[in-house]
Amino acid sequence: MTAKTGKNYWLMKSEPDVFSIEDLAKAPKKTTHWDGVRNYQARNFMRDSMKIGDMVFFYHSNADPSGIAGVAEVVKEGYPDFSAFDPKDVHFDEKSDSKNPTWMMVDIKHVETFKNLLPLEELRKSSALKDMVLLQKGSRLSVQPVTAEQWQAVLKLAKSKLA
DNA sequence: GCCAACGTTGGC
DNA sequence: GCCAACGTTGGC
Repeated sequence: MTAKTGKNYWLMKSEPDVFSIEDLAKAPKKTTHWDGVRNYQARNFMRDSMKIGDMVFFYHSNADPSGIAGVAEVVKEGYPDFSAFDPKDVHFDEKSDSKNPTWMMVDIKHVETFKNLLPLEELRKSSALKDMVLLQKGSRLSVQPVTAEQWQAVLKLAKSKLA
């Protein structure tokens, strides 16, 4: 899906009750490792396609309201998700072998928090965004690609809300 | 809290 | 390899 040169764009979901964009902004070096993803498609994106410098929309799911909260960037490429090896971790996976890890993650760094969160409802109104993976019926992929056109359209929407 | 849609598991 | 049962996601 992303076998081209240049920057790629992504969207990553997090429940703000668990980890919000404010948490990311306050984290040491404004950076966190994106652990806990236990879905193969999302894993593949992090393992194979996300590159340093790629840009990420930080999406708040299960929130009031849900929507895009801001922007982050990839600062470390795919490496083993060590939370899978820790029996005390909620994301522990007994089937993941540390010598041949099943689950991978990346590190992302805070870039910007939108002044106003861009709610899902607004995104749905935009014809430029109708093909976004996020907006497809039944879509629940937690790490997903965003096209350059969609990226620009979202930024434009975010800016228009500043007034 | 409800529930539709999805991904995974496991019996056969 | 099918598919029912189950667990999870995530909007509302």
